[in-house]
Amino acid sequence: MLSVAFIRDNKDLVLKRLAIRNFANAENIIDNIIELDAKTRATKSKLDNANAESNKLSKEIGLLYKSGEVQKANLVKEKSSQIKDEVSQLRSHLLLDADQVLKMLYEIPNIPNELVPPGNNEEDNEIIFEEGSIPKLHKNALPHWELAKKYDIIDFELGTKITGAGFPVYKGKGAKLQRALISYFLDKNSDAGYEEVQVPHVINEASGIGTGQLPDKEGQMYHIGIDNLYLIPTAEVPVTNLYRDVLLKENDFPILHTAYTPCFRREAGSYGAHVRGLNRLHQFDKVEIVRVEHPNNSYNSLDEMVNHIKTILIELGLPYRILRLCGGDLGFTAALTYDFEVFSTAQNRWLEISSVSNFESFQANRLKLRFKNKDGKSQLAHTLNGSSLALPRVLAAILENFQTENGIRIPEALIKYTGFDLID
RNA sequence: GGAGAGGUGGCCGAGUGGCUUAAGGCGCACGCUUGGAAAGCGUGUUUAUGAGAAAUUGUAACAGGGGUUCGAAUCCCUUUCUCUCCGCCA
Repeated sequence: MLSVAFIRDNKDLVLKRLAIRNFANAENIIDNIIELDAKTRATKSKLDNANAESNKLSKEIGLLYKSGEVQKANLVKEKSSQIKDEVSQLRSHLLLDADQVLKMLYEIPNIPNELVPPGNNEEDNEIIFEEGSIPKLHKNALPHWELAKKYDIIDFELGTKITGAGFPVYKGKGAKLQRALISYFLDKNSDAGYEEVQVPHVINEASGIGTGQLPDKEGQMYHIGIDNLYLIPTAEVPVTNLYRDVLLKENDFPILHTAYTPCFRREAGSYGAHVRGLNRLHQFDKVEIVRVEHPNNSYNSLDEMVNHIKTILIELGLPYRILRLCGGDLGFTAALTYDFEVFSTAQNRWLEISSVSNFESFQANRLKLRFKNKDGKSQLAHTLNGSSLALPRVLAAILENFQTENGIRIPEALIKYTGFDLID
């Protein structure tokens, strides 16, 4: 979330940038926040004074008792009781108002970076880069859900029996290819300096709030009611939350992590060809990269992450393009996001396989993730993350783009991980 | 799941109602000392937030939340985590 002090000092900028997101009602909420915050601080000041007075009297009472002046002590006690009423009243007002401010802050999305183009939806995203050649397929080429059936490597119906739609079962070479991709991605990320971590796949409420999934967006996560825990929608949540309530030193930067986890998303809604097969699932695998950075370096890091993902896609031989998300398509917590899409030849469409974002201090503010700067003051760090990469659509693209009449070839870079070079 | 014991600063650890934001030690930083280092000595060493140009200073925080009291690290309730024993178990 944005900090109140920032909103207070940069109101015009905040409004201008939020307009790029088409964020409705911004001015109203911002004004309310500023007003209520001023009130809150005035109350706090009164409360502080009352507490100071009460502390003083309490000390007096202690001394009076010690010197045996009980009657005098009782007089002071009465006075102190009155202040106590005032304190408890001020306190409850303060808590109520502060809570209200926080609630309003939760409603405000991150302000977009100045590179973010205006726009309403995905059609307004800017294509900024494109690379790789689109293969010519034989005339009996199939979409991946047909290929999955033909070679018996992914069983969607079986998953439906076990759990429900959107929970596929990978079989044989399909399962091995998944495992190979996970290892391959993790190795590439490690080689680039990202430290591998294994994290819980279930998170508590505080973690969900830290990275912005909670409050308000709980409907997108699976909730384990009996323990009040959530299945992770992405490794971003547990990995970034490793740094919740942490005060770093400047020389701790940069912090780079990579993690493989399954991801669980309820994603209720859409049906049809666009969500067929592997295109949209309730459970899928993903290897994530996460960085915690000094604010001066975070955009540099974002570029590094983008370049890193490029090298993976080139090595896999998948044609891809990079989009800069427009204001209307930008996620709630992000300041700038680049999406990677690979071209699925058999479906004749682009599939999103990675999303790389700088959150600036938006998550850090919720996480209380700070560092001591050169002046010895604590300052919010910047967080970033990206998929490197999401498996199902990479798998779909490989199946579709590498199909031949004799079977599906395995990209060169993966063969040492799969142990086979053809699915037939 | 059952029974018991616990959670104090970067770390160890004292503290069972008032001069305790917290003894003592370790660690760390700076200074003195030294040819240099160690030891020794001295000074300093939490965070958040308000006021102030600053020195400084008010308030809050002893796992989290609530309560008793003029006053809580200390007493009560509750949540949570850790440890020990028992049970179950890959």
